[in-house]
Amino acid sequence: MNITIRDVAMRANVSPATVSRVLNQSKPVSKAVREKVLKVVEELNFNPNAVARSLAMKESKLIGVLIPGIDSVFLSKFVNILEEEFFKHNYTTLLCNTRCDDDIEKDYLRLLKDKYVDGVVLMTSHPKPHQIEFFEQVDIPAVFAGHTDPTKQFSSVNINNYQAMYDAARYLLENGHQRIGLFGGPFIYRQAMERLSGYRQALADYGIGYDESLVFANDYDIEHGYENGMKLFRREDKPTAVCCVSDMVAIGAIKAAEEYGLRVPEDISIMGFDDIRLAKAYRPGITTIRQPIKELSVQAAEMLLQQIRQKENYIKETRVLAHDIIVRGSCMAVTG
Amino acid sequence: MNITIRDVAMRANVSPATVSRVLNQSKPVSKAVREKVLKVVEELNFNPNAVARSLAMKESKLIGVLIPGIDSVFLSKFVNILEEEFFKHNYTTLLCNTRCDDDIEKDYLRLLKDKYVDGVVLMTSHPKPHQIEFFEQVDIPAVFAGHTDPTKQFSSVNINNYQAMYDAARYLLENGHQRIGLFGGPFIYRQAMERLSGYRQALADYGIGYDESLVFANDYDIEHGYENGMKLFRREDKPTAVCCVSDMVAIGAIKAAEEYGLRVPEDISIMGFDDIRLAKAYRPGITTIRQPIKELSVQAAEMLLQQIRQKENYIKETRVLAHDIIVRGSCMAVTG
DNA sequence: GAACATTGGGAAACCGGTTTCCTACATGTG
DNA sequence: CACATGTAGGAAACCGGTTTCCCAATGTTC
Repeated sequence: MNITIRDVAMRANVSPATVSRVLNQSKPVSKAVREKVLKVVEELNFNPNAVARSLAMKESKLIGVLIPGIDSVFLSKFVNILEEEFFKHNYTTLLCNTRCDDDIEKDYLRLLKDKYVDGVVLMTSHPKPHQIEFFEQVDIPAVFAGHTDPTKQFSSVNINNYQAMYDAARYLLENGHQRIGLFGGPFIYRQAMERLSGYRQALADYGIGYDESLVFANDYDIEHGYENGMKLFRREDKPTAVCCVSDMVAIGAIKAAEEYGLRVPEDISIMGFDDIRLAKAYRPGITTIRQPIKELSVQAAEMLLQQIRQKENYIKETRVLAHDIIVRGSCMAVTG
Repeated sequence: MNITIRDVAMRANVSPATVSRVLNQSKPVSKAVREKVLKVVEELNFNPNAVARSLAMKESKLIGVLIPGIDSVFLSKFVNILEEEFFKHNYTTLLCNTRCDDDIEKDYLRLLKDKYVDGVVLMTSHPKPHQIEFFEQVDIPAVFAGHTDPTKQFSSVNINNYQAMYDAARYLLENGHQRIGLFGGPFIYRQAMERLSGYRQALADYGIGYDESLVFANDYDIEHGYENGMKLFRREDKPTAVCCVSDMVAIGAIKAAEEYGLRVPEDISIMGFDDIRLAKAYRPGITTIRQPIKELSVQAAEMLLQQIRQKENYIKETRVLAHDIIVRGSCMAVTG
């Protein structure tokens, strides 16, 4: 039914081995034979079966991307670029949403191994025991993106989350804010934890005590920003500013503030994180910490591809890219 | 290096065939033997090699998802749910961003075939010649989502785009608007074309002539909404309302309106499409046409899985789901 | 107790590529 | 001219599963 390499070989009066060698240039073949083979390949419109090839070569041209969920403005943008980079190099992207569930993540890792994936990009928190164990025994190239591995067992690209949130808080402090909340991510994520540390250190450096009641830890989406805001902004002792773990959280928080009749930024300053496209379009524009998202994903792809090519000769790297503070309209100095 | 079915067979003193039969329950095996095999499988932590299995069975447990790009709030949500449904049924999702490029799409289709994917979900416009040709010769289950196939050669799930945009326009007309713009999608998409028709028909039904200068055709993202708005809203003869092809376009349009000092909805009504989460959180809340996104994706997955199970016995279906109009604050009646 | 059906399980072929190993021939060298 | 060296290309093994085909052992029926 389907055309195989043997069909081509037969028709060209050569052996399958020769056809394979012509197509992969894995061994020199005389010009005459090569041309004959290529002609037949053309005539029959032969495409080698990728599965058979995978089996023989123990590689699949498949790359697994593990993320909590593609349903996030930041991550979908990230994966979009990853996919493009991989496609350019003839790799196809397997989308693996872990839903922050370690069991699903384990299932996916095993499955990826069984499918001979050539590499994995992980955006699912920091190296966890099961990840380390897995990669110890299977030797599949892996890169962490958006999460730094302090043990240096894995390559990673990331910004300095500690410093980034430190800078966010400092910006507010320098603008006279004394009471600053944090709508952080779940602290089981190292990333969220690092940002929390940055926030705390900034407060400490400006001589302000840490008030746990101003700190929330939950998901990076708009709903949680809203919920947190609804809880915090009705309080008497509400802060004059809030650092958010994502722009979407910031937007949710703004929405909540407005429901209580608070004006942003006059009555409360709201700071975002990521600098998604919407941060610019929103009113007020969201003052935010920009992550170099395109750079992050391009470099993650590049590191992984290099690791695939070089295998055991590859030297693991930890890359840290620069973040920026983008000043827009959602924050202002405390007056009076 | 890796454990194979032959290792298991050896250790359990049976043939590989028996191990296969135990694991797949493809033929009865005595209780004693089965238990022995399972014990060894357990001991050696044996996982059958998915690639070898694919080769033998001509199936891969892989499903290709073709979309213009994952970098869209609507599509990423859609794919998120798809992936979840497929994962539940042991299928893994291959992400194929076509970037609206037919050549990339063709490449991906060929690649999917070579990888023995078990099915394909297409969100890339209506059946095009190359798609029809492809599926005629390869016989891979396929479902179109968000795009209806009028030729009925493919299964599809969709809303009635014509009616949806008709309803959007009618809502504005009933609220007294006489001059209504359209920020539509590229009309090479059947979907965008259908929406344009609905818009035109509504105008016609209310006795209003079609003014091409009020109609824009470009991408579904925030930037294009903004650009269109910047062009249109500075004109003397600007409309009192605009129908947008997505909520993001609406948000971009609102931004543009505000830059010209126009208040939404007092000076101009802006209508969205999709009802993404942000539509609710935005201020003003976006009045929009809700697509039942979860239903769409769940049903797309369901139809595809059924088609995979039933193969030639499967009867193609065209499902049309209901849309809704969600009234929020971005539109109001014309006064005076 | 003979004839037959049923069932468990092994050997080997198969899926469709790649690669090793080997042979036959052409070329270079003393 | 004899011999070493290099090279093109074929046969067959291999990747790791599944499945067909077959045989032996057991159960059933008259």
